[in-house]
Amino acid sequence: MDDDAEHRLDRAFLALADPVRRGIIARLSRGPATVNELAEPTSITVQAVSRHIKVLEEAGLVSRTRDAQRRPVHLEPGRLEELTAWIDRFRLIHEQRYRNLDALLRAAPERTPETETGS
Amino acid sequence: MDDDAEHRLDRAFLALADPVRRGIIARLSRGPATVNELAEPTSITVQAVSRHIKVLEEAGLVSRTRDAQRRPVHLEPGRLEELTAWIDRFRLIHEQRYRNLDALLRAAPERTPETETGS
DNA sequence: CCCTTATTCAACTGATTTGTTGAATACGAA
DNA sequence: TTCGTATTCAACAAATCAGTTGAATAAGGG
Repeated sequence: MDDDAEHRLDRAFLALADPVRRGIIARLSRGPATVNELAEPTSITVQAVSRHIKVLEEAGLVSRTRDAQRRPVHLEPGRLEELTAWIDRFRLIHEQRYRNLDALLRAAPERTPETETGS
Repeated sequence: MDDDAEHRLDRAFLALADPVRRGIIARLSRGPATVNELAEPTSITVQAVSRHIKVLEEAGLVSRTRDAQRRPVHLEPGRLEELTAWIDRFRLIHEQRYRNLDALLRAAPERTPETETGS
């Protein structure tokens, strides 16, 4: 994995490490919304929400279009998919390792401490 | 989702937002390792790695056991699974929404601007 | 007990983050 | 143009983070 991909993961995971930004992602999964619409249900200012959106945008998790003076924000599901791919890769390696270990113990149990005490 | 669950997601996503910590997760997917083993291939001090492990532990992504004076670190796949569950939930809501929208456009295309210019 | 190894804690620094307020910019309506 | 709405930029303060070095703790081996 090159530095660019690493940096992209940095920004994407960091972007999700905030409840306000995860709330924005959750809202956008139901469809596009403007900055003001996203700020309305929260207790923070519109400016703060605008900066949260900037973080999400630089992480590649959302994009913005232009509609008169509004800038609707859209979810970009591709980046979310990259994150689950990263996580699942190592989750499955780990799972496979334990499956192999389990099979090994099952096939030749006579030398393992666990089976000695268990007999 | 309660505050505890939110805070847990905060810490877990933040823990993954660092290339050193992701490297540790990748290494641990192949099996447990000690702090020194984890620090050896990196260019940072053992103390810094120890603190990274603490972050991962507080995020619930790894756990530590005791083996004489060593403290082997183990991957905890359950928390990784929670993260993919969170991401996939909204990724699939979004995907479903676009499937529905697409079906709607296909069923009644006569009033939509796109199909008017497209004909 | 003394020595070595493994690990963690404490204090400090520089960089980054998150929120605020106030000012600036972009666009459309009247 | 003038006004109003939507959004962003700039500057600031408080908090957090990631690294360092140096000291402390824990556990075995001689």
